[in-house]
Amino acid sequence: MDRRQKKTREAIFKAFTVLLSKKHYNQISVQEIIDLADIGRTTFYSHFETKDYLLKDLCEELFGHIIDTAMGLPHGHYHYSCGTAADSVFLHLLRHLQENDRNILELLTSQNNEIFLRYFKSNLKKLIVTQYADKGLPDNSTLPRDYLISHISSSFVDTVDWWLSHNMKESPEEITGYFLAVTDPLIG
Amino acid sequence: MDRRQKKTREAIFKAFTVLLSKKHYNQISVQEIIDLADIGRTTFYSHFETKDYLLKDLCEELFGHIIDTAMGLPHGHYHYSCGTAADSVFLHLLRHLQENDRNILELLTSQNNEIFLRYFKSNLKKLIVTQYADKGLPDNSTLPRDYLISHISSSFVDTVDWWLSHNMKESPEEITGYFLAVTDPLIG
DNA sequence: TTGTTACCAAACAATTTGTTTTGTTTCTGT
DNA sequence: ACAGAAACAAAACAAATTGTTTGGTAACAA
Repeated sequence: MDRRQKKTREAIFKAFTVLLSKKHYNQISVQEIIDLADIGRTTFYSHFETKDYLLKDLCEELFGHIIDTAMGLPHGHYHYSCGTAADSVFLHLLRHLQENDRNILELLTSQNNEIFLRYFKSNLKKLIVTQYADKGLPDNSTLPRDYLISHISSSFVDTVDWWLSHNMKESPEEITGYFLAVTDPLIG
Repeated sequence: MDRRQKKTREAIFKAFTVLLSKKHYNQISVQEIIDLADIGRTTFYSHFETKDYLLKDLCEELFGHIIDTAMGLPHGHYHYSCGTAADSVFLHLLRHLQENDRNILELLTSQNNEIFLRYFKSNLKKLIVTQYADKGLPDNSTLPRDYLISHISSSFVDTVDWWLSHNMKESPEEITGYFLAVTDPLIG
């Protein structure tokens, strides 16, 4: 990719991230992003059709990376019953979050956290589906498969949200323990 | 309250609801609401400071009522282990939703459902806290109390979301069964 | 009936949005 | 190094939105 394109794209993402950590998405105008990124008006619109698409692209960069690396992990070792929490993909995700790649923590704890947690959940579902794909589906005769997957995803995202709202006082291992405590009985 | 005030307030809520069922909140302008409600510009702003406050008031009307009636219910009978799902406050909430009071279903299934589910969850937390208050807190030595409450709330909201996304094919009783199946083991 | 309150229409300045136009700078391939 | 292509910028643009003000009308309540 052209060095210039990359530079402006990064400048826009950076400015947008700074603004998102300070005020609500709805209150951010394209003009502000342009001013903070210090680029021409025309340039912005040649990169992103609307503010919504900018958000979408940012989220894909943020979560795409996290989920992709987790996808590469060995599957089927995320049960208490299969050993310890140390094997969990979920533990891996929490550690990744803790590294604060691309200031993702500032976004997840801002007043815009709903937006990002939502994206997080939708990407997480795909990850969980592939994890289950190898292992076979969770054998719970009374509950629909997609209901279970949705439940596990939203439980994990809620766990992350709770953790962040407590300033990540606990270790990723502890949090993984909490999460498995509420979900493992279902799929063991 | 003045008959005129009530009328315009209702007209604004009605217009807003119609718009919310068709397009995204961010894409709705105050002007559109004014036009559809067929009121004067000044009138709108004398009722609601901003679009955000309008949303807030609408949500309070929608969920305040639902939660309040649930608050009045007898507590502590929502375990499988304490009997059947028939006693559950959660079953009551689902039945209430099914009645589609104030077209709440159209809002919960629109592209704005995140917004309303979020409000739903925050109100639900209060309800669950009071439910537990009588019964004593869920006795789970390893998990923090507020983590459990958050988990139960988000699980229920996620259950509702899943139900709605399946066009409410299942009965409220079945759905309550699903929900208790994933949460009851934790608090029994 | 009289005073108060809610409403409405019209106009307003300020801001935002997305596009166009006209150049300038930077990259790329030969 | 040179020429064409691509990215960028500055300025101007119409159109729409926002929130407020002004002046006047209709409905309510005592």
